Amino acid sequence: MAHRDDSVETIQLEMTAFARRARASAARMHPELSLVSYTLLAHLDDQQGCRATDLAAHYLLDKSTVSRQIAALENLGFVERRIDPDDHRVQVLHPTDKGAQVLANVTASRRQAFRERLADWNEDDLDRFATYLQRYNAAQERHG
Amino acid sequence: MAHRDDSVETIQLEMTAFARRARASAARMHPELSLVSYTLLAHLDDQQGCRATDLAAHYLLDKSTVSRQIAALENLGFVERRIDPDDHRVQVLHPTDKGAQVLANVTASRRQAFRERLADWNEDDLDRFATYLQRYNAAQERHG
DNA sequence: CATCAACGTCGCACTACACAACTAGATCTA
DNA sequence: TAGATCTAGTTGTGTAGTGCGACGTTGATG
Repeated sequence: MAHRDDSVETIQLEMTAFARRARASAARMHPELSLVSYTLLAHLDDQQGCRATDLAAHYLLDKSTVSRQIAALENLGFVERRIDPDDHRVQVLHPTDKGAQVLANVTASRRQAFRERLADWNEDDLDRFATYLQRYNAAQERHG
Repeated sequence: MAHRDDSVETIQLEMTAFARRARASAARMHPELSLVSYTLLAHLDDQQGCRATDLAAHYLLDKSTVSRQIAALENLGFVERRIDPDDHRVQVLHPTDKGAQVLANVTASRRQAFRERLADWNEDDLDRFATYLQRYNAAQERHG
């Protein structure tokens, strides 16, 4: 069991080390779109629009937090709200053309940075690493 | 190249997904010791004491941030400062017995949560995952 | 119709963080 | 050795992200 615990310990430490830096790094790379904003905007783009409540549920954020993030994105002209005709309480959120454009730029430059960071990894290792991360995060969603 | 880019994309998304949740999760699990405090205290424990400047350099934090975190840990009685007799500017930071005790508790419960999350992983996968994370974070440190 | 639930916003408080100005101690140089 | 310079750490200030609770609006249910 000793070895297993060592691995678990390392994963814990390295994941938290990553977490500590990700936000700062994202902010440095893209002052115009924070990590959270980027993630929410990407989700809207991916889902072809969704509700604030859905975003909150998906990312385990308080609805007030999402509300403010969306308000900021709207002020920047990156997101637009469309009142749902069937339920006037809900707003369906969509990226604007401008928002989609900025998102594409940020995504490209993020991907480039990651590509450089992972340049000396071979295909198989990359693939396995990606799979492990997905598996890990799926487990986290299940266990909280 | 398509497959390689897919993996890179997945790693990017999953790592940021993790980053988004880690802090909140840590705060929920251990109100008495934030993710940052925990990390700094763990480092002190691991290193048998070190300077604030070392912590800042190691974790890419501003010295003011570390200064305040350490001040908070000292207020809680988890850390003590020992003026370096050779250089009166520097304070060597050490966990107190109480701090070491709390750290041990938090570490144990964090490890337990991780262990549950990773319960259905076999030894080899755990080991490889841990290695990938270390390699990835080392690369991040080099490339910013 | 009355009540309850859901959606979103706002006020408030708190934490984490960076930058810059500052104090105090150490080191280098002329 | 006096003054400039460098280093360690603190403090003031400002910003961003977040949760909680209260609220107004709207839909659903008895």
